[in-house]
This record gives sequence, structure tokens and C-alpha cells, in this order.
Amino acid sequence: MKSEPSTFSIDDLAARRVEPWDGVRNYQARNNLAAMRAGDLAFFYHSNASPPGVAGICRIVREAYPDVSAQDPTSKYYDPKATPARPIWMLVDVAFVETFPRIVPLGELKATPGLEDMVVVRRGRLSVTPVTDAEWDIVCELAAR
DNA sequence: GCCAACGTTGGC
DNA sequence: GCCAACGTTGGC
Repeated sequence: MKSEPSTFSIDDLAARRVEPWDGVRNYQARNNLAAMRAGDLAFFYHSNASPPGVAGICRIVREAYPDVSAQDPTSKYYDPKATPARPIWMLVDVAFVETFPRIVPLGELKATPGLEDMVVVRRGRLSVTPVTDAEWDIVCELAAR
């Protein structure tokens, strides 16, 4: 799950403990959100950072529900197509789990055998992407290195 | 700040 | 339904 740290970082999540992950306005990312189950773990990725990379881990504590910010004309996430009957956009609630001892930079993900098919590496501009169990383990090992 | 890669919109 | 124009994301 990507977030720009200047907007919301892993440290912000650590301070907030639980945060609604709103503002996803891409259908593929939304579908990936909807596939998440309570208790699932996710990587917290810092995008538009230097370096961009995986900063830590969070947990899904509430499964996908309507993102009503899409129905709020004053919200920066407003989408006039969204209605109460058809909210279109969803969000999940995530809880802080841990901050990695170091950021695992995108460049390292790209260079690590076993991660060449990781969706976040292949499809740069999708904010919520799936991670396989094997990829999960490799990234956690890199974080501890 | 640039720009590649996508996604979305809307005319036809 | 096609596709050109436009907007957004995010690495660099």
C-alpha cells in the first residue's frame, strides 16, 4: 500500500495506531483493497520519497467499506459519480504493526532475485498491489539485512 | 521539473 | 467501440 510520506508516513500511522485508508480512486487498486481480509498484513510503501521503498508493515483491521469522502464535494477525493446507492469507492482500515529498521528501496526490490514479478516493481503506478508469500518473505529478509 | 506509463474522458 | 486528448502517478 503506497502513501506519500509527506502526506502520511509510517510514523504517522504509528502515532495514529489505526487509520482509514481513504482516497483510492483507481479501479484496480480498489479491487485489490476489496480482496483484503481482516488480519491480512500489508507493506507500507513510501512513494514520492527519497528513496521510495518499503517502510514497514501494517495490518488490515476492517475490510472494505464505502469511501464516503467520494460523496463529499469539499473533499479532495470527491467523485461526482459516487452516490449513497452506488458509492463506487472503498477503503479499508489499517493498523500499525512495525517500522522496518531501514527502508527497503525500490531499486533494491528491482535488483533482488525472486522479486522481478512483484507487481509494485512491474506496475509502478498502482497504489495498492498484491504481494505473494514468497515475495513477502524476501522483502522482510531485506529489511532485516 | 521532466516525462513515461497508464487510466479516463468524450467526440465521433 | 475506437481513439485522440488529457490527467495522474511517481521514479528519476
